[in-house]
Amino acid sequence: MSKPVFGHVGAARPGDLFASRQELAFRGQHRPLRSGVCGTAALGTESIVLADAYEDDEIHETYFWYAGRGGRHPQTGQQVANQHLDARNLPLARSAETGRPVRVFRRIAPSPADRQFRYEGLWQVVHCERVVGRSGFLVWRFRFEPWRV
DNA sequence: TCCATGCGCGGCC
DNA sequence: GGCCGCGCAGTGG
Repeated sequence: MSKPVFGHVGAARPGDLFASRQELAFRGQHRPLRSGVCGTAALGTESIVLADAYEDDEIHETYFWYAGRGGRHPQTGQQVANQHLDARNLPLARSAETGRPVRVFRRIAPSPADRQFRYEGLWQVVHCERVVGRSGFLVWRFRFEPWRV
């Protein structure tokens, strides 16, 4: 892949649906097949996926908290260790500094056993903090608000 | 239940 | 800069 894209990719707009992570990757919307964050420590985050996978996420209408990576049990997904502001969480922290728009996709379930990914449009990271999470471990979380030009 | 696959990063030349 | 190897991962067949 060549240069990163901050903002809409192609004609995709909020509300657009994608069938799978593979399709998101193929369309260049969110390239990693499994990782929830696409970005670099230097430039910040291009896109993220909300998938109800992290217990310390907090979703609201006009803002949401996106939990950092790491410290999870591979099977259960529960936090079993502290998170650190290491290379894998730096892209999100960097976005808080740059204010660049982040593409947000959310995993939804139209019907049981079915799953899709909906484009939630452009958001920006306005704040990051380290808190004690549900399971009692230190986790990082990043506050997203709608992107304003 | 198993395991592929893409990516960022660091080491090396 | 370019190449390579490593470890990780908000999947999914």
